[in-house]
This record gives sequence, C-alpha cells and structure tokens, in this order.
Amino acid sequence: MDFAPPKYAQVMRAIQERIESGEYAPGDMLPSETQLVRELGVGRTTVVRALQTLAMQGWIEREHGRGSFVKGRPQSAADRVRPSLMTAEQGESAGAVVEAGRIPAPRHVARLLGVAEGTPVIARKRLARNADVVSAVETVWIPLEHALGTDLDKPEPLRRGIRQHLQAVKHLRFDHITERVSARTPTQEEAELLGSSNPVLGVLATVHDPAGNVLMVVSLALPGSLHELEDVFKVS
Amino acid sequence: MDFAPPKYAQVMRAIQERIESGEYAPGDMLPSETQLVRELGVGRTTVVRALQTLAMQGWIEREHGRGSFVKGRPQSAADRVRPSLMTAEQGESAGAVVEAGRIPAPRHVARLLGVAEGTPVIARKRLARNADVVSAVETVWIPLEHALGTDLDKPEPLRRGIRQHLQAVKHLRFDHITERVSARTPTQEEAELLGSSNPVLGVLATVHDPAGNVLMVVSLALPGSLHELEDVFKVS
DNA sequence: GATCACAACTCGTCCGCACAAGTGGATGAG
DNA sequence: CTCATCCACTTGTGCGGACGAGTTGTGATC
Repeated sequence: MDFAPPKYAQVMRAIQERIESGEYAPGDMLPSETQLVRELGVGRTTVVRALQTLAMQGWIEREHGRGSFVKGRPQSAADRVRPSLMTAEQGESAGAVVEAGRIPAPRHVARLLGVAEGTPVIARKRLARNADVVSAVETVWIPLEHALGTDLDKPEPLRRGIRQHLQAVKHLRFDHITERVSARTPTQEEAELLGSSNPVLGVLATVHDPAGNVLMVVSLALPGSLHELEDVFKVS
Repeated sequence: MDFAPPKYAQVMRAIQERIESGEYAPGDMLPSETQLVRELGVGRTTVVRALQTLAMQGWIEREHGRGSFVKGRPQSAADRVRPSLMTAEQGESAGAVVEAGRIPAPRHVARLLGVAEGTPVIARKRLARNADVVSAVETVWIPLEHALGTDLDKPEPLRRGIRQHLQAVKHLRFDHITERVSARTPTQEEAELLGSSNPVLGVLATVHDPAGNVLMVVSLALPGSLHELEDVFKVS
C-alpha cells in the first residue's frame, strides 16, 4: 500500500515548486490565504499550516496585515548533505550488498563502538551505484546486541533503510551523529570495488541514541572525482 | 498597553516549566491532549499546536497512538569548523605569504567569481604552519574592484584577517559562504609546498555579501593526514 | 493456554467558522 | 490640499467537531 502525503505537505510542495521554478520570484507576494484556499480546494487551516511551516523553514516571510512574501530556497546548515545519514536512510537494491556477517572489529571501529579490539561485530558492506558506476563503498558496523534479530547480517537487500529497520525491529532510535571527513588513499579492497585508486573522501561517523550510546559506526569511501560535500552557512 | 502572549505560547511555557522543574522527567509520558484540554481550559487545536511546536524544537517527542514523551531541554548542535572562514579570519605571520599579486583568473575561479576566464584578479597564496610543518596551502582570489586600495596584493603579512581588512578598508560585509569539499591529488605546486603528494581535502569556497554578490573565492589544500572536518548533528 | 476481535485510548489531519489585529486605499469633511 | 474615517483586504489566533490510524488492554473463543 502506498500513502498520499498529508494535504498541508502537498500545499507546501506546490508552493516550493513554484518558487524553485521562478513562477514566484523573491520579493513577490504570494496569493493570499483565501485565494489559495479556492485555488487548491483545501481548508484555510491547511493553507495556514503550510505557510507557517514554510515561514519557519525560511522559504517565505509573513507580515501581519500585508501578505506572504517569497524569500527563496532557504540556506541553512540543516539542508547540508549528510552522507552518513543518507547511507542509513536509503534502502538497498539488488546486488548492492557485497558482504554481511560477523567480523572481528578492527581497531578504529572497536574504539568508536566502545568495545575491545577483535570483538565480533556485524559488518555490512555495500556499493552505491550511480548510472552503473560504483560511486561509493559503504560499510556499517553494528554491535551484535543491536543486530540480533534483525536482517542486517543477511546478504539480502533491505527494502527499508537501516535506520527504519533498526527502529521497527529493535526500537532503536537515532538521536545524533558525529561525522568526521578526511581525504585518504582507498584501501586495497575499496580500490578494487571502485575500480580506481584515486583519492577518496573518507567519512567515519558514529550514530548515537538519545542517551549518547553508540549504536553503530558508518564508514564511507567516496571517490573525490564523483563527490563534493556542499555547505552554505551564514557568517555570524 | 501590554499584550498577553497567545494561548498556545502559554501552553508551551507551562509545559517547558514543568519539564525544567523536573515535574515531567525525561522519558515520562505527558498528559494526553484531551487531558491538557480539560486541565488548561483551551481547545484541542491550541494544545496540539503547542505540542507540535515543542516537538519541532526538540523538547518532547510524539508517537502516533502512544502519547507524547519528554525528551528534555533541547541542545543546539555544536558548531562545525569552517576552514574557509578560519582562513579569512586569521592574521598572517612572517613568511606565510608565498605570493600576492595580479594573475589571470583560471577557469574554475573565474566561473565562481562571475567574470570571464583570464580576467586579471588578485591572488594571495599563503601557507599555514603547525609546529614547523606546512599544514595547508590557502589561496584567496579577489576581483580587482574589491582589492583596489587594500593591502591584499602586497606580500607583506596582514596583521588582521582578510575579513576585517576588507571590512575596515572597503566596507565590504561578509554574509554567507558556500563551501564545497572534495578529495583530490594536490597540484604540482601544492605538492612542492606541502612536501608530499598524498591526497588532500580540497576546499573551494565562495564568499557572498548580503546581496548575494561573490566577494572572493577561497581555495584550500588540506593534507588528509593532518586534517579531519568534524560535524555533529541531530537526526531529524 | 493461545489467538483473535473489539473497545478504548492515543496522536494526525482536516474542516468551517469566528473574531482580533494590522495595512492600505478610497472617501468625504474641513 | 490635509486629515480623519471607513472599508476591504491581509494574517494571527482560537474553537468545536469530525474522521483516520496506530497502540494497548480485555475478554470471548477456540
């Protein structure tokens, strides 16, 4: 079964698309709430909720008694691409999983997980493909206790992302992620999978639950020629 | 005249105070919406709006069908280190400046500055040292119009950072910065300056004024073995 | 005892309506 | 012309009701 997104989200998307397409340019006044009600066939409650959410996200500005005005696509630190979160969130397609099973934890992973080096953990390694080119090698390391009873140690592709799977099966909740990015030469194995030994962006991330415990470690190798991490931020 | 804050804000404050006082402890379930409606004498619309806003701000968590649960006072994510901003902010020490003067803009810089390739611009290249090791090659590209009258084209070290210098002399204000990070092999020149041709983090940043005009471009080569960019962020 | 259906609760969304309050142009008195 | 007033518009807030959907306990049934 598939679900239609809620109406207020549909209204938001409709307006966002008109802003991105240039139909509503920055500075323009949006149609009034009552106009949108008539045009979109929804209640004013719904329109107001959509507009207020857009205002909170920085797309528009609302002035009491005057109208709503376009500001443009919001640039916030929040919409930065977080490669580790993408990895945890995306489902898997056929053939993506290279390896999934129990492995002694290497030192750098053991330290981040807070276990002794060599402790058996579940490692799940997969390939991200982009137009038939391998665009990333993703390895997820999970302590046995958290992987127990999940499908993470099975080579079959997951239909939902790892985060949703862990939440549904084990009620584990992600709270925050610490991500460290560096540049390095790919390991032998990564070079073979990527078909190149050019420099890669190495991302090493720890995923924490609300109590601060480390749920898992994500390690990524992103070929420098294919990936750029973009970030826009205000100067104080 | 003084105004009473809107009711939904009063409801928010009431719940925040109960969380801060410990009456509602983290993990506790809040009273249900209908209970709060009776207790506070407001409509459910108002209670729902207050609770949804608190959830967006991270005070509580709402689970469909189960209830609302206390998370605690929200904490904003730690600020990330912005290498390009550091570069623009720091002063220079003796011998740091490798080169400063007029150069035809290379293609990738010209595109970011919005000028034709080969247009003369000011390039200022310097080295960051850390315990006598060259830890970064920093190049700043500035259109002639912005560099005119400044000391940016002179090889003498600046006592203040580039940002303060531009603001004091030319009244230019930084508003936001777009930063793109990738992994690459250092150029011939960078490799010589760094004394190594190991992979580097390549940072390419454009600095914008409040109107969105590009004030300058910053290009950094950070050896992967010496630099890690760390970032902590909340998961939705 | 295990299983299933159901009721009673939760939050999620949506509607129509109402009134307050801010803005700006039209209108008419002076 | 100047100014106050009014009116038509805008958004802000609030209410009650309705229905959907997820969760959990309870009790009947097998």
